[in-house]
Amino acid sequence: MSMAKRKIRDAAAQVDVSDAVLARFLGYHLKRAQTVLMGDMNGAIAPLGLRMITFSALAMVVANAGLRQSQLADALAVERPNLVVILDDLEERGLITRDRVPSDRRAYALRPTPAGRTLFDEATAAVAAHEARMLAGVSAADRAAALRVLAAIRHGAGGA
Amino acid sequence: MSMAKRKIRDAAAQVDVSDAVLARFLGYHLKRAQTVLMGDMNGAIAPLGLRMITFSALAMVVANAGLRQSQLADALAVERPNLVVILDDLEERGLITRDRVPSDRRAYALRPTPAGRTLFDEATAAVAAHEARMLAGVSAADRAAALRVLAAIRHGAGGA
DNA sequence: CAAATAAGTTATAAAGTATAATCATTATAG
DNA sequence: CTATAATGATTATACTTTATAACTTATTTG
Repeated sequence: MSMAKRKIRDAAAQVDVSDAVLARFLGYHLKRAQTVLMGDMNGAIAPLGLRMITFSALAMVVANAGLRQSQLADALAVERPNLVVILDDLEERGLITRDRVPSDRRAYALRPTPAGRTLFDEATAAVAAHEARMLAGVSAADRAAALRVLAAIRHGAGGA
Repeated sequence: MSMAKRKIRDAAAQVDVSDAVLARFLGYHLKRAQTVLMGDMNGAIAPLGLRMITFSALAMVVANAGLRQSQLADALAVERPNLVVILDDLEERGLITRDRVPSDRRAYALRPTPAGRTLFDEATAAVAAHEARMLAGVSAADRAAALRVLAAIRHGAGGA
């Protein structure tokens, strides 16, 4: 069987596939982009021993020193029990401390260590560089518009 | 203890929390928006017995009748083994059929049933209505810009 | 024709996310 | 003031999603 004939037969046997039926939905693009970005970003900070969720937690502790676990869980939309293991990791690696709050001895105040601040700086640079690479071909105006749209989705779910 | 005093003490005990440190990253907004949209969307089509992934699979079969499982898995970026159970569900409910391909008897050609097409129409309307609600306050220009950004992320990951 | 490859499946594991129950402590109602 | 309710953190656990390995059957290739 000739190469030409084989190609024709293969073409007949396999339908051309398009995701146009889904591409009309922003939610579809959102999910696909999120998967790609998250995977790629995790790769970018893996050398620092971080994942996106651990980086987020560390960043929030650096920027909001003294906050409590429940506040952090709320801010990141992570269930409290799941945050515990994330903070265990950061604490064991000497990046943050859990300090008992004198005025409420149930609570822990989370604070970064010097090592935590240093790693945060490195990771922030890595994440920023990675995003810059991913958005290289995108105009600042489009980037700003995308931010507005994402914020609207995040805050307006089920609204009106 | 007076109300005023209590508030002062509480304010001292609990730090104000802001996620500004993360808000500079588009990836953060992307993840938050995706979580919200996905959850809300799943709620919108749950009455039809669908989730986003099963709706996506059904839609692709309707729009690309005759495609094979491996093509569908590639198109949706789902691992082949995971697609099997999704299609099992759709097939058992009489929404699609798996037809042996005569020219390649390893493969199945996926086709929608009339019931599948009907459910697809209903679900598409529900999803479209839901997205319209979520994006009510967003201009068409912003929506288009967001689409461009998401497409760039999806296709340009790690690129140059 | 034998060996390598591909389609689909099964089984399983790893990761992410959610729920219930518990302990210690603080706040509130009577 | 004390009994009760509520909160912060934790443990244990379950559920969902996603990924990997191995297998069967069929096709392709050397």
